[in-house]
Amino acid sequence: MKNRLKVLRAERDLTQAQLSAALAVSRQTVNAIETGKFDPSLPLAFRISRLFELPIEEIFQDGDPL
Amino acid sequence: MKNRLKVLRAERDLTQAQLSAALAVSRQTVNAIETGKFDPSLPLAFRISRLFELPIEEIFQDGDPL
DNA sequence: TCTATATGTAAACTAAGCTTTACACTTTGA
DNA sequence: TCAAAGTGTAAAGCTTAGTTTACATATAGA
Repeated sequence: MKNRLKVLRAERDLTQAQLSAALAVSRQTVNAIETGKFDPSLPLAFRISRLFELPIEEIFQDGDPL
Repeated sequence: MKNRLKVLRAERDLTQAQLSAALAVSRQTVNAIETGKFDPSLPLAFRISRLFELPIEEIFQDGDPL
């Protein structure tokens, strides 16, 4: 699953540390999501969506064939 | 996190077994999500969203204060 | 009545999300 | 030049998502 987190964060001029604080997760979690190590949980995806004021579908793109 | 899965499934007259097959998960997973035992992963939420042709936000409602 | 279908739940397990601590590397600025 | 800030990554551990197997219960239909 791809995501636009890094770009959205850059647009708002936030560091990973600032974003992680705003999302109440560790910096490593933000980094791991940005670098594609894993996908956020659904609750975290909602928090990201609210923070950036964008629907989940505009932040995360599912390349799932199913 | 609340969801409208049970209602959406009923509207389409699907059994938990049929829905789980369509989503490629076990019936227990569908049941657990419907009964609020846990939230789906983001990839699974996308599959549910596509199957019901509804945005994730219209299926899952986040009651997260954060 | 007896059988099949649908649902709920439980235990034991694996896999994924997320944490803390820690370290390496690069870039920026005093 | 050297310290601070930003980023990437790794290990170990905990929590949550999802699995298989299995059983209990309810309802519908022949």
